[in-house]
Amino acid sequence: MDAAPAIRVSPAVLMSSTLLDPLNPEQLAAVTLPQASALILAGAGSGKTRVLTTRIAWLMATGQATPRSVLAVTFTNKAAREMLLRLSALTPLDTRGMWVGTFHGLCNRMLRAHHREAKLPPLFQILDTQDQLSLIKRLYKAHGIDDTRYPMRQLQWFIAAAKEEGRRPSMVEASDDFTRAEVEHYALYEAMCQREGVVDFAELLLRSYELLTDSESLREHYRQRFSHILVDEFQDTNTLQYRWLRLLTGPDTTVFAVGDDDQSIYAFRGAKVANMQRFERDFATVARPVKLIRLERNYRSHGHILDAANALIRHNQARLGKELWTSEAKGEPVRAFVAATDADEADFVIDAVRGHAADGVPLDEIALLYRSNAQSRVFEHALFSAGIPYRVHGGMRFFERVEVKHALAYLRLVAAVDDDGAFLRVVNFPSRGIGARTQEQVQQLAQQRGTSLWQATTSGALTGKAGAALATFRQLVERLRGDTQALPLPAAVEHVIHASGLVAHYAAEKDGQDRVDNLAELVTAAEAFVREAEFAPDAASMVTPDSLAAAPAEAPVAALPAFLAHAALEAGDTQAAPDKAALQLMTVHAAKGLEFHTVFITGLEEGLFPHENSVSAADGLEEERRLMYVAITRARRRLYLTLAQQRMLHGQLRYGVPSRFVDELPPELVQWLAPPRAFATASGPAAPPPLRAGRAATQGPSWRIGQSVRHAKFGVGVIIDADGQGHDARVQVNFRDAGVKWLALDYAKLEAA
DNA sequence: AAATGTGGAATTTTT
DNA sequence: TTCCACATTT
Repeated sequence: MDAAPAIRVSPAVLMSSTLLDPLNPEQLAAVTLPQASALILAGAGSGKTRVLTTRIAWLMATGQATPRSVLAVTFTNKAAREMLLRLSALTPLDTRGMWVGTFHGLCNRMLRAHHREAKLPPLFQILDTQDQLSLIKRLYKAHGIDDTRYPMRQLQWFIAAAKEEGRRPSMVEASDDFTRAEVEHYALYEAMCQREGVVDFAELLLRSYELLTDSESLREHYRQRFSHILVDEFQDTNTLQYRWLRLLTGPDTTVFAVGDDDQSIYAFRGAKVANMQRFERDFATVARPVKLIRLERNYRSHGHILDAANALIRHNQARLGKELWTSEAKGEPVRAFVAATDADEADFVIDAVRGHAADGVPLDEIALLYRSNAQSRVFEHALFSAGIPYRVHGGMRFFERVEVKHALAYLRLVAAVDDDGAFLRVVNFPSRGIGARTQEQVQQLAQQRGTSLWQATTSGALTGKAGAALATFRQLVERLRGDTQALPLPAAVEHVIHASGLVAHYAAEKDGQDRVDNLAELVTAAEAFVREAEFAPDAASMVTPDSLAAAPAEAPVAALPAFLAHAALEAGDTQAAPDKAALQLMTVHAAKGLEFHTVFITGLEEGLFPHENSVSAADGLEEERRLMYVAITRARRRLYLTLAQQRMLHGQLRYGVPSRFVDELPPELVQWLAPPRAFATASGPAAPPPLRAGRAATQGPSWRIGQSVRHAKFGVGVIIDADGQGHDARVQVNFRDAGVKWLALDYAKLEAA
């Protein structure tokens, strides 16, 4: 216990030590805070990872903590790896024994160690979102649930939302029939997961939370052990994660939470910024109030970029308050461009990228950001034609690919034959004559007898051709199991992808080479996993935290389940690292945490960014504005804002209004490369054709699609569609603030704007 | 069991 | 438009 730690190194020595030297006064204050919980408001580019890691190193250097007593939690595996990496450079101490990981990873670890108390089988499997959906699909089939009345995705969302609020089915309040039905489905889902010994992502957290709630001894054990808890990206914690942290916090625990309320962009996934406000209250003790430190000095961007970011975010009401500053030069102005069409927007960006690349900015230091994935298409098309290498982030990740999923399913069966999800995935892949009919018979049999699908096939109740085919499959799995028993993990994976017939299957397919490559890559991933496990058994190991001696690499039986958990918890990167520098394309969400020399924020039109679905949602607009804030603060030196007057959206031509976020920037910071709001000009190259003669021409001015108009109540907007003739003539207007409305020209007093 | 057709939906997504 | 899931063919 570290209740009254002895400080072994004098502050004077520390001040001059290399550990604290690179810190500014606020960072230093944060790193060297005395025993008390603290909330560090760390702005974008303010060195929060440095503070977090140096804090841990300092705690250990001063004897206030040992590796064993530190728990550091992040949201992404990447962040956890980064922290561990930087930590090993800062401290001579062995970082093993330290718990550093994602919420999910740490909960998984805790549940593996105490699976009995958590009422889970020792080899419980983790379902990713895909697996979860296919389980729900089976659930619907088994119980005859109508998926048109109760869309599966909606149930998936419902379950995750309930669990993230810490609610089991019995705890969900249902005031209407629909919700009552969903709760019922939730209960059935839970029973099914429990029967099959699988847990979804949210379940990892909830189980771990309940474990700590129910077992006083375990709670006390972990409270005593972890005297220092550090949390990264605190603004992204959800209700359950917050409560989990509170449970782990005993009277002698100090929590060091680092976050930025202005960068909270995951409320739609259950993240609660309010946790930051609550923190001050909930984590204070009588003796030690929560310390609050702001890190506002930015080391990333030039002045104009920060000025733009500050000005934008000031439009938000719900803030803890913070203003970034830098000692760097003001730099270039923010450049803005209005393109006629989405294709023109792409051309503009490509021209600029070419120019900057020629000036020596590396391509991978240039990012093209957009609000939604669909927007990448136009850019990809243009970049392809222009021959500029690019990389799109997002989309299918390594462990999510079908071929990898299939291989993992075989491995899951090798680890535990009763895994129904894995069974169904590969029982007939590659096809071996076990069709839908046979599979249904097996499922029926399993349901009747209350067994797993695998058990059902061993009953011998299925005879004839179907029975024989099933027997072949069983033998295959049993053989895989026997063959791999004594093999090290990578060799076992190698064996399974071949002996299962997967490699042969894809090799015979005409476009299967990529898939064969990915299967080979899975072997590489297993090798990397084993290496990592040897290097830092703590990070990957699934054995009990206090008996780490058994290195998974040397024990294949233990390595496989660990690898499977790893595959579920770490979905892997989108693509292998490109061998040459490439322009970076991604959503703004995906850009969080990254930085680039030059950033293009594209599609800055009302309805796109801010997204139309967000404008009506409670606090939706503020979240969109934070998203824009995140986008702006990605840029170090150069920032472009672009938009298109018209673009194809859902196969239809849409006319956009410039995003309010552009207007919210101080005009003096923005240099327009084309006239701002050129939307009203009748002669521009993008001016759409006038409406058909006689349509609305008799009613005062002649209206055109694409024309800017003003309405007494709704404000300014752009005509995006028209309909009817004479006194029935109506126009559809996309108002900047009021959204899309149909207006009868006879009644609505529109004027050109 | 693959190939082709059809209807509906179409933010963001660290785990 | 384009992607997807599902249903119908071949």
